Amino acid sequence: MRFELNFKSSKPVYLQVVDQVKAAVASGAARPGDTLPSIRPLAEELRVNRNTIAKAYTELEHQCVITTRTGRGCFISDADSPLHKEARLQLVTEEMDQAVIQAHHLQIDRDEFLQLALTRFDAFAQRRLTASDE
Amino acid sequence: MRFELNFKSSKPVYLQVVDQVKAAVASGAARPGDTLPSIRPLAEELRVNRNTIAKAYTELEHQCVITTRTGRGCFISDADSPLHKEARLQLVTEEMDQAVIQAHHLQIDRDEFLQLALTRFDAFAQRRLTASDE
Amino acid sequence: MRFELNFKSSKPVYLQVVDQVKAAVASGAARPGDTLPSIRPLAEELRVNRNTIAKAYTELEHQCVITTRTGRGCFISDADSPLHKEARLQLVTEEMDQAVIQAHHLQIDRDEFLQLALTRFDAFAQRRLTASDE
Amino acid sequence: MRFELNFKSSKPVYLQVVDQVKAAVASGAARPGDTLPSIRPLAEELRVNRNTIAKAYTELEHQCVITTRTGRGCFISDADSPLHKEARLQLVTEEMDQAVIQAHHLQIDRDEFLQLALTRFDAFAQRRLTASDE
DNA sequence: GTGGTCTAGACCACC
DNA sequence: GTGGTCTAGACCACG
Repeated sequence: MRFELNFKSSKPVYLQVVDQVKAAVASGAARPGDTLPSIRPLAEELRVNRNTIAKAYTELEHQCVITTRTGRGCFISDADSPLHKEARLQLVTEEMDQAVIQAHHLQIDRDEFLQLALTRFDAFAQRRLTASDE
Repeated sequence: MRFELNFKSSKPVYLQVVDQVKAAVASGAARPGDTLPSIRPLAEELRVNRNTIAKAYTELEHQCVITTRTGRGCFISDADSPLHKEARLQLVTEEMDQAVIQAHHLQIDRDEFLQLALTRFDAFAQRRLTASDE
Repeated sequence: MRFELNFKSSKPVYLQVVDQVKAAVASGAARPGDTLPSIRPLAEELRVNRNTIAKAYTELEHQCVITTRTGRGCFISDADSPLHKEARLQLVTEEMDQAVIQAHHLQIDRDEFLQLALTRFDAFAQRRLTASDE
Repeated sequence: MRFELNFKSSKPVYLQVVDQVKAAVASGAARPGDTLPSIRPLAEELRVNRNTIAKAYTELEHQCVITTRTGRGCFISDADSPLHKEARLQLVTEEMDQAVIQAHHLQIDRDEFLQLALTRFDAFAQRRLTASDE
């Protein structure tokens, strides 16, 4: 699993790690049961402090993306997201609203926006399919 | 000009303001010479501290997006030219991809996702319409 | 709000703080909208590091017990627990099972156990009522 | 003797074992001279590392609850006498209060709580029965 | 070896 | 003033 950090971003490093793990899971690149890199080596590789990675992993556990077993390591959770549909839709809605705001400010019209939603969704699904063929 | 703030985002409020002004300029929705809302009323409307808006405007001036003339107000600079449609789409695409990742991670299917794109876009358009009637 | 820490307990200090805030909310001693002690003074008062309190507050926010607004402070959430009933019952079940295990090992029989559940629940409700009369 | 472990508790696994043995002794369910399960099979049954069980037994020996005779096994010491009923109820009450706090915090009402106490108690009794049939 | 907790102290962003 | 992030390094518990 490869991580790319941008230390100049306003997004905290630990959240960048969180998002990249979630993206890996979402895309199928990381599968349930897979072990994540252990904290210390990963911290060294990314040139950040151990606590920063630990914080990212804690956050991921809160979000039920991974499970950690002390002394054993951290693993991708196998359970489907335990959140109810309503709660899950709420989370996606928050992201979607960011895109909507951006679209309106940039004068992207309704048709273009829907077209974009469609193509990006499918492009991602395609990448996911490819990953699972490996 | 309408602003949409998300207080729980990791992106600081003042940067959300900066980005939304820049997006308006990039799209041509805000034109050189247009005046921005003055600090105090805007801060009140958005329920944030005046310093937060002041900081956003300072940042925008540093980036040469606006010019402030003390005692007169803040204006869009002449320098910038609206981005081509392609460049604007690229910016929205980045936001859309975040929503796509979230959707896949939360097992939202294609139809639900497109439905969401549609409803949130229209909901926002509706809110703008209502606001402009006031 | 008073905190009592036991540094010899195997329960981490930050979790003791979490539990005591939750108990205060549950009992009605802390009400929605109330502000929690700020991190630095509380850390000083309890003779622990600022990070320890910060960790406790982060955990409480994850559990939707409090909301924190950077630069303003931490507040008891006003929303009802957003968890669905099923999820909430699950959490109580985990605690109940601890009591059940203890009861079986200690040879407490069914009637005694149910009697205990009843009296402790009512005793707590009573304390809560008293608190809200203040 | 049956053990019930909760891997997500903040209480370490080895202490859960310690407490459950002590509870059995306190109630008289385990009597002086009784042999405890040997380490390897128990570790296997509970899916934990042998060291974890060994640590629990070491701790129990330090507390003079058991005596280990190398090559023969571990036995309940003669020293302890079962606690009076009142003392045992006190121990269960502590656990019950945790469940009560959780229930109030999660807005579980009186009837639901008592129902839960009943079903979990019986579910546990049932599991014990089934296990002893094996 | 693994992850978890805690400290001490720095710097930043927001109000 | 507030909370948020990050570092450096300590000690513990678990496997």
